[in-house]
Amino acid sequence: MRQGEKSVGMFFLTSGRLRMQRVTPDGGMVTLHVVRPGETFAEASLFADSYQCDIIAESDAAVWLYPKVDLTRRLRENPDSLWELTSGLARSLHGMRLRYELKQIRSAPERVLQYLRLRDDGTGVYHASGTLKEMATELGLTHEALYRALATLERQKRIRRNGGDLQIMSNRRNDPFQTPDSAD
Amino acid sequence: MRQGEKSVGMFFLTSGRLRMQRVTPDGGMVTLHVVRPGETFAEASLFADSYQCDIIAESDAAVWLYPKVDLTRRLRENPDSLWELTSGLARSLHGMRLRYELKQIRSAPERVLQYLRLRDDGTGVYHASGTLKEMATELGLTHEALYRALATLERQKRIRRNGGDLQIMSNRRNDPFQTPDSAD
DNA sequence: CGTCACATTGATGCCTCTCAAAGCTTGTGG
DNA sequence: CCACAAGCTTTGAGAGGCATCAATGTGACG
Repeated sequence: MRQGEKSVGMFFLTSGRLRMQRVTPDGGMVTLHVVRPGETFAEASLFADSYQCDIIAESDAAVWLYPKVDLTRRLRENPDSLWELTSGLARSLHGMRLRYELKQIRSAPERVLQYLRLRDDGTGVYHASGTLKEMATELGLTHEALYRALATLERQKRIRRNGGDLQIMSNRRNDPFQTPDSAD
Repeated sequence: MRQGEKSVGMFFLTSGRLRMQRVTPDGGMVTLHVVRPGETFAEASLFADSYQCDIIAESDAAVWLYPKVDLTRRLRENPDSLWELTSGLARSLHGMRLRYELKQIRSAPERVLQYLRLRDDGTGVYHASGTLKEMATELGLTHEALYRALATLERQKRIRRNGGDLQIMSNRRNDPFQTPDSAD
């Protein structure tokens, strides 16, 4: 899909990887977003007439297309479906903010720990879905850095490892009544 | 606002800075998002009954509140307003993705250059709104790093500086004339 | 049993952060 | 108009940490 083309609709990526990029006025190339499986993209095409970026498949990829006219009509006619789209966007936005904030953390061990905390469902155990290498790219680290970070955290007894499972060691002292404090 | 409280609605920050954070099951603290002026936040409150995070004001701050019940009713009754909300979310999501991708760039000079390219309206000139220090925080760099990056880029003749203005030097082949509108 | 991908650890270098100091700009008050 | 203060800008020196390159270990699968 090319910059300036008429927008045909919204997409959902089922497999592969896409790169959304833009050619800037000075001739440079800017990557706007890397799409990963399970993501919808080009939502803005519903509100604009043309795409403002190129989309390149970095590997064989499969997508669902929601044709603009159909989707628009459906959304207009059926408020519930629009409500659902909105809720999905809000969720995506929230997820994006989480990832952004995670990336603000420079220290690899800290970043990994926060990542695990975000996924903590209360059990404190995180079963790595997929390989650690994938987790590394998700975290924006090289796999070596991730391995070292995990080793460091384990050495500091802040996590425990068991095969593919990662368990956060509670840093809550024996006082179950802990007041969150704001100071920074 | 505290974790688990009943959600009262969506907000818009007019001034100040807020930090959204969550206490994780193990007692740790995770920053989910830092809200800056001009941003809406807690959009998810429209779809959930309670907040899943604390919101702390890091300075005196002023917000608009869109009460949940009012807003929900209005959105239900008036599809156009819902459509507008949706479009705003899509825009926010896009902006977030841009910032995320920018942060993927480790090299300070490269990141600065991409930042300028993103704001290039065709003229190639970017007038720094506010101070360079602000631009630095927006870029996720220390101000020293930004100054050095700018100096480096200027030394490499990739940008030109003129007071508060920054101009991207075209990296298209040797155009003696800078044609803002270059067609290939 | 060989191959391939993941996992792990070591050594090195570069780059950004940090701390520090000096120049520069702006506004305020005497 | 000048003096002073406060904040932005710029450059320097040093340190720490992640990326990179490299080598070895480990597990799955044919």
